[in-house]
Amino acid sequence: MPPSLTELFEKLHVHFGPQQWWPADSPFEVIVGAILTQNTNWTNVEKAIANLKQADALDIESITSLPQEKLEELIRPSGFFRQKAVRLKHFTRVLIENYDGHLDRLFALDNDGLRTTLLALPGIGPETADSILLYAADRPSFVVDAYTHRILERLGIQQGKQNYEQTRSLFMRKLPAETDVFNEYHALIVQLGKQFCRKSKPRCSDCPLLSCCRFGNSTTKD
DNA sequence: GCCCAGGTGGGTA
DNA sequence: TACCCACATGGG
Repeated sequence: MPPSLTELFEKLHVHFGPQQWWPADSPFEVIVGAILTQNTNWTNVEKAIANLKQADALDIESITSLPQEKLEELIRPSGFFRQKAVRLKHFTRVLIENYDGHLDRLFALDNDGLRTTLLALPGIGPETADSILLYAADRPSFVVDAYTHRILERLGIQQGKQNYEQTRSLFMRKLPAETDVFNEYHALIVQLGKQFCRKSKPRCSDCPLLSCCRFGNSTTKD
């Protein structure tokens, strides 16, 4: 029997402890990080964020006024730097043109309105939108990522491929709609994924879910 | 050298 | 709707 989503949360929480996400100094930094981390290792994103901070450019006005090439240079370590520079600039331009340059005015929208607005922006897909909702705007919107799909399938909680909205709605239905729970849960899934649920070469021998993970039970242990 | 990482969007059948 | 591909750097 696969664990319930509540049991899974408890196991992860006991094993890894509080995660205290998102690692950022401001809601705007969360948004920048959410865009830069698309299909990219977080350590690469940290280099890009450090570059932006060192250039005193981690704010709405700077990203808007910075020449495209200069912004690309600063965020280069995060990969896909050309399209990410376009995405960052588009976001800040919309913020200035439609919300007077104030995140608070964007965040004045209700949950559905904010999600719809974010999803309409180029380069903001469901995971990035939900990350912004949850970790920048403090809304109870569950974030699904590649680790979430992989872990649910390996645990037998889901069979076959589910799309983003199906998986998100599973968590939204089964869990209390509390920001703190969603916040910790996604962070714990990433922690588990990084350590024990890589796409290949799984290191399952020390996995805290070994007893309930089909993959762990049927795979060589390093 | 090869694989992969806290995705997204455009094209094709 | 369901795949396939481009986008790019840096670590293991």
